[in-house]
Amino acid sequence: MRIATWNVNSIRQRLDHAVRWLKEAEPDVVCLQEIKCQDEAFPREAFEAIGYNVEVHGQKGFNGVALLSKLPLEDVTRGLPGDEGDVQSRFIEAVVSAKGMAVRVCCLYLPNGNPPETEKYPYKLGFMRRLHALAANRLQNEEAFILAGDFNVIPTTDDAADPAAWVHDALFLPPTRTAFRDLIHLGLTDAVRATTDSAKVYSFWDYQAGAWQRDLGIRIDHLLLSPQAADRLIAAGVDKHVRGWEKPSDHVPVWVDLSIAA
DNA sequence: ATGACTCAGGAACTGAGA
Repeated sequence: MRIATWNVNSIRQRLDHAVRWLKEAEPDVVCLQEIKCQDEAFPREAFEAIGYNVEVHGQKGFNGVALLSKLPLEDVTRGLPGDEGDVQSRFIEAVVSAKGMAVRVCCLYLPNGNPPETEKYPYKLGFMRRLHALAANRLQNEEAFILAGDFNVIPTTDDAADPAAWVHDALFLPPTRTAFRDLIHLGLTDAVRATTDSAKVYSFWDYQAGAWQRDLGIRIDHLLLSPQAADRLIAAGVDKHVRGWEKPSDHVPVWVDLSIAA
């Protein structure tokens, strides 16, 4: 079973890319972020036409997440628990099952947090605390689950081409990285890092200043596996070439293959 | 040295992104 995450930076602007990539990569489950539309504006028919079930948690103009799956999406919930006042659409999860093996797939779009001196940064750290609580709770069930999405976290200096450029940025500030480490230390596996020691594995390149052409990327899109999912990890990767397509998203798809018959 | 680009909303620009 292949499970992927991709921040598409507007699903309506990226529909052709999304369909092209789905046909090429053939993922079973896809977590989308920054769809930037309300539920009724999501182009669900285009995905249903190529065999995907669709669940959307949209928002006007900004944010928004969605799940695509060749398998039925069961037990769907929207919104990250822990803050009734959070109106931003940044979390959707569902369970997919294959041959008796169930995997809960949690699709998240973690807040950017910049500028750090504003209320945006505490909101980011609060979101990370809520995610930590969710993961700790889920781990007690000893079931396969995966946290997949745009975390807006550069975990280590190895995950940025130019780490010095990010030292004052909400994606790389010590409290951000500490919160990410605390999440990992619950017992989750960063799938890409578990399968490669290579430097220069990035998932985002800024549109500005020729960042793509100069390979000035950062790795901020992650797939974190529970122990029961990590036991089934076969491979993980980044579909970097998609960044070279015409009018691309600034993020590329990241995926894992788990040894679960789909 | 600085800015660099792309999106939504809504009709010229601003805010947001990272």
